[in-house]
Amino acid sequence: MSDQSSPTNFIRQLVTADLGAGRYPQGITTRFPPEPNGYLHIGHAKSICLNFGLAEDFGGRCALRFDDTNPDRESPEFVEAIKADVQWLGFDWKERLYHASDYFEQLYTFAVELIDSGHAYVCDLSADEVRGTRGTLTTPGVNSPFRDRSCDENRELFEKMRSGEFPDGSRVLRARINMASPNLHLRDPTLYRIRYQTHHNTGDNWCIYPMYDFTHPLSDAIEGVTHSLCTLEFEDNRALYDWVLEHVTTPSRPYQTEFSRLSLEYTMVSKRLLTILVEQEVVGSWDDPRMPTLSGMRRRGYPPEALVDFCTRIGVTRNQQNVELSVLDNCVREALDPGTPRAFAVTRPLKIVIENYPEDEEEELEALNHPGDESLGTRSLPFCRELYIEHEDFQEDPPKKFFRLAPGREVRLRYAYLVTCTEVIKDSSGEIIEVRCTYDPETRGGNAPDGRKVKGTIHWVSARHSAQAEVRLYEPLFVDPEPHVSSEDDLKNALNETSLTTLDNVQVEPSLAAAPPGSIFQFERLGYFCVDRDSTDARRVFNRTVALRDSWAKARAK
RNA sequence: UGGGGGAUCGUCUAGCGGUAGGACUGCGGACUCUGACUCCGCCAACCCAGGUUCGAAUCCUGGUCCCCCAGCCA
Repeated sequence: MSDQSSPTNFIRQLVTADLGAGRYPQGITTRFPPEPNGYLHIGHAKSICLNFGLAEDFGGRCALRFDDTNPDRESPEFVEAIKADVQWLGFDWKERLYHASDYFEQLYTFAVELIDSGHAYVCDLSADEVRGTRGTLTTPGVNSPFRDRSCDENRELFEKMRSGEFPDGSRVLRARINMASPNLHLRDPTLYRIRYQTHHNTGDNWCIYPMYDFTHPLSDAIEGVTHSLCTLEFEDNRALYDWVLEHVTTPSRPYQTEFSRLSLEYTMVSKRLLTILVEQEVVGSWDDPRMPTLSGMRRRGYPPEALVDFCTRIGVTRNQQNVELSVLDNCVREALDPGTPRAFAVTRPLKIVIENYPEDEEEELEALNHPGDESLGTRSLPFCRELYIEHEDFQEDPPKKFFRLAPGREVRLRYAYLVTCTEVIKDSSGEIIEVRCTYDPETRGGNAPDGRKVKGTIHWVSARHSAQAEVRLYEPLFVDPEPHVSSEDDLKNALNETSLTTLDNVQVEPSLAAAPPGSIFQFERLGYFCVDRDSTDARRVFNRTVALRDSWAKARAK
């Protein structure tokens, strides 16, 4: 019934119906309208995929528009980061790169139109007074004493607001709607405020700035947006969106449709909280691989296709959407598995010595870069008498169904030889520090000529040739699947103290020593790892993008 | 106790008066030189109560629970 390649949702159905009814002979237009006051996160990815995806699939257009009407918190740094993130996800706004601030002059004219038709007035009430007269959820507000100023007076006052004759915050332009409306957004909402603040795009040209509810519908109309998609918390704003468009002469008539915002288990995307994480140095930066930002995910090694796939899978509805982390993990693994080269890395090294392998001998063994895809070729792995294996792959007293190395057991060193454990060496405290083995020279490459089978295959590196590296393992930033953080005090309790684990004695195969930042590998039997920009020539740093599924770990936990 | 929304397997989602399907998770198995990948199987849902209808997740009525709104933020 549902076809994964062509997902449907209520917005696609709406667009299909609109197009079918011939409402948009020129095709549809959508837009992704971020405010450049922070970095994009996984929630934005959903909106980006929806808006750009719709335009792509229905032969329409999608713009990137910065909703930059609040100079207090916006900056060019964010503008650039947002552009980079959208491109990284794989979307192209072509020539449609817009700023709401480019419309300031036009918006001013629209405001004057509202004043002239008696639908807007200049109000001298202070912010506190406006709040005090707005009423409550259950009681109506009261009219401003300035509500009935003449059009001429309003017009003159508004011009003076613009020309800088009034101090910061002293007056606002308000829509004249209904102070008794049950919808709070319709109780004479503020349209313009006075703010002496340099704007990242318009500089000091303006000291009055339009509010979102005024700017957004008009920007949409100016750009010919047909479907203005936003999240559910703007549902009540729609009445105002429509009111503005109905009371101003606009070049087109867009319609707003809301969908639910994404909430992902163990993550939090509130800009305020993310900013605190960065400022208090809970994380290293906005692109810390633990951050739910697109830049964090990029640095972590998530391929953009995985995020697009994720957005497709979670769908678009008006339900409260609380998505499990496993869905994202699965998308990342699925995107990475087909083309990612394999390599060997030993994260917690245990030395093994092959007693019957000559001290001075070394050889090269051939390994597949991808067992499922010959086109990725092969590489050679140096082999000698001393190797490292994963500490976890040896147990002196193994439990049932442990297939790896143990005293007297034979296992396969992948792509190398079958080895049998002969002796365990411990230090004075009883810690296992070395394992002795013998190898079967007849099993070069990993197969026994006599056909005997071994149940376990483990990875390894040559102790003489391996390079030391650092590995960073990541877990969610929060302990609770639905983190509730309202104060900075909450934050301390909510944080997962083991969100970052650094392993600094990781031994990697030689081919990894010069891997460029950003490149990604599957460390066999461990997971996908991405070379971090913190790498130096002497030492690579690998971020664990996502672990492999581990059914042994699961079984063992029971 | 105003207004606006939403309730389908554990989670996400399909359904649009005619056998409740898919994905992720979980469980079991096959395969395996990655305990990976892949493949197969299993568990698992219509918020409640009435009503309309031959037939209701879908339509109607009444409840219940959850979310959003009182910025000169977006």
